[in-house]
Amino acid sequence: MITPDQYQTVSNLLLIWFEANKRPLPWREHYTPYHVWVSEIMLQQTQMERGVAYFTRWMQELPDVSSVANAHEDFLLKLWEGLGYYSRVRNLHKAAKVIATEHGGIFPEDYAAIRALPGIGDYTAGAIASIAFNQDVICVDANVERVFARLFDIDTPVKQKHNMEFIRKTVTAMLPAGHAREFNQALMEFGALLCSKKPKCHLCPLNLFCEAYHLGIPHERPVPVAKKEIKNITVATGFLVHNGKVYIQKRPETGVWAGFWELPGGSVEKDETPEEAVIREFMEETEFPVRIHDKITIVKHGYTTYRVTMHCYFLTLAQEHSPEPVLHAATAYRWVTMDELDEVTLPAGHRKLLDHLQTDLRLAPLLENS
DNA sequence: CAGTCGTGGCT
DNA sequence: TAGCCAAGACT
Repeated sequence: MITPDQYQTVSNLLLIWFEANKRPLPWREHYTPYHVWVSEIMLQQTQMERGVAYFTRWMQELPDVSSVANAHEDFLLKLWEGLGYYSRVRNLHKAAKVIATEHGGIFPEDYAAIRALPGIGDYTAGAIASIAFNQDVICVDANVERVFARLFDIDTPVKQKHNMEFIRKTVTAMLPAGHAREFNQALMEFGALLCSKKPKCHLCPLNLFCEAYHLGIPHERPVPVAKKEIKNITVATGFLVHNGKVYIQKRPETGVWAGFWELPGGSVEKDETPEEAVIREFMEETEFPVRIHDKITIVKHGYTTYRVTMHCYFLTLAQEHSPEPVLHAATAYRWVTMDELDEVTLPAGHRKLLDHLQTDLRLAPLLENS
């Protein structure tokens, strides 16, 4: 068990380890507040490698806060496409506008002002204040929680209130004044690289201080919480082609994939075939009478707590029918060319279908007559 | 405060 | 294959 008189030793070991082992990351070059902010938002619930790829592309298009504030949301969404949790990018946009209008375009340095920005909670506010501005504040993420669950052998779920209070209190006591930038990153990087899901205790500079290591149960910490049930669902969607163009519609501004363009479709109900479902869904959502021209493929993908099997069809209008839909599940619609389809933002499952279609030779004849 | 909000990779 | 993530915020 680490005692308060050992805190300084432990934090020194962490700082030394970090200096020798930190990964070279784009936002670690200059610690520009804007870079730190975008990186922290992108890395929420996201793996490092993907985050870096999106970060690099983002910065090529949007080099500073004002370019974000002035950008159209559709453009930001397109840069975020495939990364998930899209409220993050909407909040990034809102926050950039707040910085432009209320902070003169300069990223605020005051903790309360940072914390007040849309999309920034306790963790991210602490991360920006410490990493960008080197202020003596803590930031506790899942990595830090895991490290402390092991160091102090916390035998109840770490998220419990008393555990979080203990961790925050202890991190605060360990934080070496004037070195929060390095210390907070050291703690998180240590959790990510060494004290990871499968801990590398034989390489760990803190193993002699670690209660779970002494007990031989580091892999049993943190105590797992009950996981949400993953539901398998079957859906059907269709690629409705008319006069060489494809029908898409815009999702509502709330809920999953808010404001995204998509192909109509929905769940395959009990006692219903996917073919029946796609026809029914088009009728319910657009009042288009469609007929199935051909089956394209089956796409498997997942989101939040669902595993989706998506049956995909080529569709045409069932009879001579106006290409004007009656919208029941969308806020707008478009008939687009394949090139235009590449430019709109689609949910990853539909994007997967589009990628499949690029190689589908049956597509060309359908798109010819216009 | 428990539910919602994505995704591709890893084992 | 199917589960399980990976630097949370918001309601």
